[in-house]
Amino acid sequence: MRLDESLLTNLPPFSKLDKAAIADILQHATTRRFDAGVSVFEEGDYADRFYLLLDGYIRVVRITPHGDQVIALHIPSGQLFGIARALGRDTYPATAITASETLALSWPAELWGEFVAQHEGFSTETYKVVGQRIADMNNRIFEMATQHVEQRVACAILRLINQTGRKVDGGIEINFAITRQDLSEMTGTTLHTVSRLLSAWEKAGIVKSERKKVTVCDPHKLVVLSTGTG
DNA sequence: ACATTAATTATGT
DNA sequence: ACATAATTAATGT
Repeated sequence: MRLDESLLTNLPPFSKLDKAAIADILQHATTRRFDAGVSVFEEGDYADRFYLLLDGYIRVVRITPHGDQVIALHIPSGQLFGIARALGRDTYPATAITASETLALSWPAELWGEFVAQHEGFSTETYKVVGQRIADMNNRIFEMATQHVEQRVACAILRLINQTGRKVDGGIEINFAITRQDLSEMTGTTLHTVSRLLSAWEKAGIVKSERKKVTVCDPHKLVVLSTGTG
């Protein structure tokens, strides 16, 4: 599959590189398309490749010994993922599931060292992305320990519309199919509680919730809920 | 303040 | 028609 290098020049990891460097990087890349809801790699797999998400969304997931899923975070397009090498690992620390139809580039893990050594933008972007995700997960740990369910769900939805939101008439909608179950797995609650919360918020005019779809009409009120007002 | 259980209804292929 | 998703009420910790 042939790829236009102009597709990459505006993406953060490549924005500081010249055409020759990009062409070189592209030569070693593999392009792959994934359907929604399939796994790109699984926790514990040998990390033989690293990825750049061109289009779509990736859901980073871990499975408990009882078989329950916990959604750690979502990755928007333009970001690197599966970068176990950057964390000093040779296996993936979590499972990556596509949250929508997805297009991704990937390279053999052996090239990781070369990339970060030779391309300034590549390494700084890596630090940035890794830092963001640590902060993200850090916040989640704090929320889990201190906030109530309603506040956690509000936070989760706010994060989703910030990172993966799309403006539509009447609000901002989450740009991929998301179920009550998904939201419960992100917030450590049940789909029933999420359903009740969304119903209540819909009556209050804060959100509009349909099947596999959530639109935020009044972000400000959600922020108020997320910080706790009772 | 939440989970669990269970019954019921809606929605997409 | 069938499976999956969502709602709702009742009951439990």
